[in-house]
Amino acid sequence: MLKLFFMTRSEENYLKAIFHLARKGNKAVTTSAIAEQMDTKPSSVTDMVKRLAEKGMINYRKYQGVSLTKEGRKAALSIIRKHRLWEVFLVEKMDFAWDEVHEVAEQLEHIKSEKLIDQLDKLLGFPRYDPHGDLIPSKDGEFDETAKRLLTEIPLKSTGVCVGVRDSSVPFLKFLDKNNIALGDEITVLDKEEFDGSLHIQIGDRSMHISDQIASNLYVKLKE
Amino acid sequence: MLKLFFMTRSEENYLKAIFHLARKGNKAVTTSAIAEQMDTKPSSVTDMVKRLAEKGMINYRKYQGVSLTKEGRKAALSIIRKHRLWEVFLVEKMDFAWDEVHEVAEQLEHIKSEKLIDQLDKLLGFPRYDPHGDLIPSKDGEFDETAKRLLTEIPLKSTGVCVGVRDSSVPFLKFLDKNNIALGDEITVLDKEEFDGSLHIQIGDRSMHISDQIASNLYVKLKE
DNA sequence: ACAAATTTTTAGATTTGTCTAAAATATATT
DNA sequence: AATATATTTTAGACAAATCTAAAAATTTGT
Ligand SMILES: [Mn+2]
Ligand SMILES: [Mn+2]
Ligand SMILES: [Mn+2]
Ligand SMILES: [Mn+2]
Repeated sequence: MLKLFFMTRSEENYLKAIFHLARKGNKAVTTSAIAEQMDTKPSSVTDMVKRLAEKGMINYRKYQGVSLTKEGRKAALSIIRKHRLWEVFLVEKMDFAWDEVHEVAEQLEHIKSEKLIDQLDKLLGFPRYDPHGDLIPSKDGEFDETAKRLLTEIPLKSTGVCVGVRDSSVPFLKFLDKNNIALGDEITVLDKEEFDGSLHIQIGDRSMHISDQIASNLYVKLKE
Repeated sequence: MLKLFFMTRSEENYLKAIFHLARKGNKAVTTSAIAEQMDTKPSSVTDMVKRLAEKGMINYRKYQGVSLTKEGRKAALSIIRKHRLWEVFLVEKMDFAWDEVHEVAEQLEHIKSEKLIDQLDKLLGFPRYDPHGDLIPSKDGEFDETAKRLLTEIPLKSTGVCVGVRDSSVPFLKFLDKNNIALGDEITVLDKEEFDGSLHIQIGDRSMHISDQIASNLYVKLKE
């Protein structure tokens, strides 16, 4: 039997923080790590993790740190989905710059209305990535960050391993060979030209400039 | 010297309630009236009005009820402006019905971002009325509900006194005469046809059906 | 004008979310 | 293995926002 608890804004923020901390490093998330992430005191964290454990959102054993339960993960992904959809909205519809959206999205992510989020998703054309290139969890909690994606879709400064091509025509493959771009190569996106979407990339020890046409036909998997 | 206090969500809701209560009946707003409006206890109201008085948002004297100060009125209008702009957004951009928007707007009105509201206003084309026909306060706190407005712009079921015409051409005025519509007449909007925007109205003791063309050229002042 | 009824305020308790200081436990060092 | 250090938990306090019950002030009715 599944109980539906109301989650407070604070509880939602803790779940999100725990999710992000658990993503890097597969061990249990420590009290102090949460405290640092939330800019609060370890004693406050202890209080909160007890409440979250009570509600079945996390597994908690004294001195042993915490991990998300199924429901906890689902709740965290739901908040992250809302946060990132709102970020897309702010950039695409409200003329916000990508460095202005986070603070407002931190507020908007707590608005409770399933219909609003569904409509937002639709209005934005069901985007898969937020303005920073981060994957938007799907409505049913799907979240495969390891999936391959186009080089045009990864965040600035991030690095991906080349794992495939979308266009496998002879001219495109010949271009890749001629420019020494091969599967397995590590590519870092250094900068993006607003004007034409072309990318400055670092590939191995050399840097180069490639058109949006090229970048949008290369699949990469994000590193780390 | 003007101090800028942070207003909590609860304080904002109280200010809004006090504003709405003060609008009808020009006496001081009583503790029990606020308690009823906010669905809370009079003792809670007393606690809160002390805080709001402390912050300079209301005038409060024991047993004498409260009234908004300049800053209090400004703060209340700012919340109402946000509420109504979000309601327009939900109906115009998110396919919400006009009876579905209030609950979500109650949440969205507390989002803090001046830029977001400015952009929202722009995206919506600087609307003057919300989906229920209620006036949207302007950014600088202008809010003249007694201003004349077009018959097409007032809420369903509301009554206005006919105070002028937008089109003063001979054919239009002749039409009004022929149909016994005159300045000073009271008109109640009974229903609106979604299809062509035509209105079913009550005028004096008779009811009639007028086209959007007619209605959008008649100015009324809302009664009460 | 005075008693009765109503409204408002106070006093004290509760919940959420936070804090500081001290105690308990776990980890690192010799 | 014992000790020192770091982490975590507990205990107790506090502010915000609410409640109930009782006291105080106002308003109403005769
Ligand atoms: Mn963000
Ligand atoms: Mn983001
Ligand atoms: Mn509303
Ligand atoms: Mn409205």
